[in-house]
Amino acid sequence: MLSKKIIGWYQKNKRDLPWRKTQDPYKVWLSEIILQQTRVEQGLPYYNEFVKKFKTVNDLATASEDEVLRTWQGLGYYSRARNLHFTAQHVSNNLNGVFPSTYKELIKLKGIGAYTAAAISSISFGENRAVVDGNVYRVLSRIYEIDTPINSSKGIKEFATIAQDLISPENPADYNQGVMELGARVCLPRNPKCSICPIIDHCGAYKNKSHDKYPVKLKKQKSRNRYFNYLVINHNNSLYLNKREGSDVWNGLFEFFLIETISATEDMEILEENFPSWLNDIKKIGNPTSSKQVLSHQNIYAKFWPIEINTLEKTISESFYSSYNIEQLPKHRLIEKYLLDNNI
DNA sequence: AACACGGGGTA
DNA sequence: TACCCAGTGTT
Repeated sequence: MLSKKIIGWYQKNKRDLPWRKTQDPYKVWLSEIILQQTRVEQGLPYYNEFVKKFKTVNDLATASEDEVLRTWQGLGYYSRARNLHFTAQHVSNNLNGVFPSTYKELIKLKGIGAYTAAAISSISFGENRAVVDGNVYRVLSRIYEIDTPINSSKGIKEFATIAQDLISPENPADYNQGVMELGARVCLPRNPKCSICPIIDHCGAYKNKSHDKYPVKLKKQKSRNRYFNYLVINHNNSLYLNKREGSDVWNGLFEFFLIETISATEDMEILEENFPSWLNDIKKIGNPTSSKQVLSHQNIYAKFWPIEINTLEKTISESFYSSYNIEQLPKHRLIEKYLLDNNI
């Protein structure tokens, strides 16, 4: 029995991770959101920080969005943090602080999709729902040598069916975590450790030495380039910061005054045309520094222009922050790195 | 169905 | 470089 072997292997070889010591749906939920598209090693310190700072779903619900984003800072995919906060408020205010206990109810919550609903319902409530994540795609595609692209709608359905057929109703929690653990530590994307694999006898890819062919994935489009010119506007050791809004990257995070151009430029005239109207009493403009940030679909080429001003209009003074206050605000990596490099 | 959404690790 | 990571929401 394939599932029994996976469960047995998992119980003997599982890593000692904090979210594996509890079935509390709040903590399981936190761990699952944090680990979406994120390695265990990268997510672990964030998980510890979240459970320490927000001990219950009500604590998370009553925190400000800025504080939640600040705690999330550096993890990426910030909509996860905004949805986390939204769902905490929903559970706290409308569900009496009690998490739903079924897949069908869980998947209705913002930020919880098929994977996370299956994970929480199986781990916290023992529901017989198979998870399908990147690890599962890899393990299953190799065992059965399936070449349907995992990111096609046909593939998504096909793998979901196979996974659900394979799960052991006697221990869905350990089976689910077992396949993922196997994918993460044995059935690696490159150079899989077949010699220590507990289900080597079931694996078509091992038999045919075809593991490099699986899983099959449709190629994504290549990234576009963007050119961000940041004005680092300084008045009495306070800096102008602005919260990003809208559907672009880094929604909800703070940054300096941004002028986006269609290409890299050091032409001050082009930038001056786009200065805000309140930026009218400039003392000095320093030399720019450059940096680059690679995102999943964009390469951001950034230039930072330090600008000192003499006087500040009252209407805009609330957007200037001292070094201490900047520390409390959620910022993306580009800004965080600039502040770090300049000892701010 | 295709695309956007971060940041870091690995070979 | 290219690919991957305990995926989800929007268009």
